[in-house]
Amino acid sequence: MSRPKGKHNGQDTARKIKTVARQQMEKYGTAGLTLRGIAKEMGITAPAIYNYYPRLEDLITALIVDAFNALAEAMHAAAVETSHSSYAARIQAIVGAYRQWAVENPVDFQLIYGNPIPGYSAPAELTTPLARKPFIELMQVYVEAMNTGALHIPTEYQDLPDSVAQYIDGWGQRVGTPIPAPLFGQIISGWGRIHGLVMLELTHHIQPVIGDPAAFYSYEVNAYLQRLELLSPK
Amino acid sequence: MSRPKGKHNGQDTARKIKTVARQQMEKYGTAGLTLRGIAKEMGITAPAIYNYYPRLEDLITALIVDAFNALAEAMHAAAVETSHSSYAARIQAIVGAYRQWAVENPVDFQLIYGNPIPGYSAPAELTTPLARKPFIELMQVYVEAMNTGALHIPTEYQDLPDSVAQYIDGWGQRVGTPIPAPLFGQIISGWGRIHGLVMLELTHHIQPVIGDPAAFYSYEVNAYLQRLELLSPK
DNA sequence: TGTACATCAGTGAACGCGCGTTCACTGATGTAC
DNA sequence: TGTACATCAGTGAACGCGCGTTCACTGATGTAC
Repeated sequence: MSRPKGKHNGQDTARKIKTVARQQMEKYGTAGLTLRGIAKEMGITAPAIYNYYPRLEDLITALIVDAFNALAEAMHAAAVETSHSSYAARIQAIVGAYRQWAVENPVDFQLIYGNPIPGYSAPAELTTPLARKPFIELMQVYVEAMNTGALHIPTEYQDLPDSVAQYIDGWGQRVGTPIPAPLFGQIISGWGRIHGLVMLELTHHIQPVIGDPAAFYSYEVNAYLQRLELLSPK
Repeated sequence: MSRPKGKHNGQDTARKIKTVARQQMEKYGTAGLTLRGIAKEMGITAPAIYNYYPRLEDLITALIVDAFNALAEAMHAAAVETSHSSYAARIQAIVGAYRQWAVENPVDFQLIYGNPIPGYSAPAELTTPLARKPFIELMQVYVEAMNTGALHIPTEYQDLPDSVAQYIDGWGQRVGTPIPAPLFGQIISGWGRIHGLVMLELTHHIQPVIGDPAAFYSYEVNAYLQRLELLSPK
């Protein structure tokens, strides 16, 4: 807690570098990130950055870790805010936060889910747990909804392939309670749906087709929740 | 038809350049494409490429146009092959081709649906019609299935938002027959679902979660078709 | 209060590299007579 | 059949540029006595 007083605080600068790096990526794309560009924007020289990140790679890794945590945090906040609401409201809030965060931080979302940066690949042992994090809480809501009898799995999702089913146990352990196979299939379907819409929105492919991605996203989520009988048709 | 005989054929070289460019992108990512890299791989010098593509940008544009056409062609071929099959089989074949082509040509798929290449943006008036192309045929199948009474729109997709509904007319014209609003919503939902699963597969995010992306894809498509009553539960 | 020393963020020059692009050219091939 | 000319894909040198990274350094700040 005792940090050097008047003296410059290194943590601030490290954070500033990351902030400017994100701005640079917004301008020039994730692959357009350069140390010299960041330095110029900050009014310092490029070698100064080496005091904080020994290699460009380390900076990118830090940005990716931040992105994963920020997405998880956004979804967690939505879960907390609605923890006393209906299952439908909780799921709407959490998956709504997924899109909202992506739209507000498109570069960070691309850092997680987009094209890899040439010559760089994030260490998998670092990213895999981070990638799982935001979904554990969501799965808990589903399982709870099913156990209380509020959620009904529709017939069309009954027959999860065996090759997929063997991955359920690991998730059951992480979530803290077993997950029935059809529910697992239904949850991954939900992930695919929201992810597809978000990606099509971020790459500007869906706007010319439907015009209003936000409205369609709500419509899709509502349809999904209706099918699980967590939401009634209007 | 009368091309110079013994003389070198420029079209072959132009095609070879694109082929090598694709290989380079596979190796180094879409952003890692360089004229010098292509030239080196081909055993020629970089300036020679200028005889075929006056700028690097033109080469990339050519690659993108090729990618759009190849995806459309793959989906069209699937449609033709199954044109006398059931509606379910036809839709399975077309959306199956979407994933199949993406998995076999990940770089080209990223060129269409992925992160933009830094400093380059494809001319929209060129890409928009190309982007629509593969879906027109698919929509025709849906509309036909609905008009014959084979397809039933589930209740949860009834209320398409107004802001989205106004985009339907344009599609109705392209497809050649009016599209009911709930069917339109259902179709876009289907696009989002398959696109999400494909993107998660290409970026290696879904393998650690479900293990077998191909099996899950079929499961999801079947669930979708069952819900439309185009396929019965086993 | 004053002096000597340690710390360390940031500087500026330099490195080697690969990039897109230009330019005058070469040399093999095809064409006209 | 032989010669002169036109065509044009490809060459090799050169350009200016921005990149990541290294290195010895400076100079402000904090610390010890």
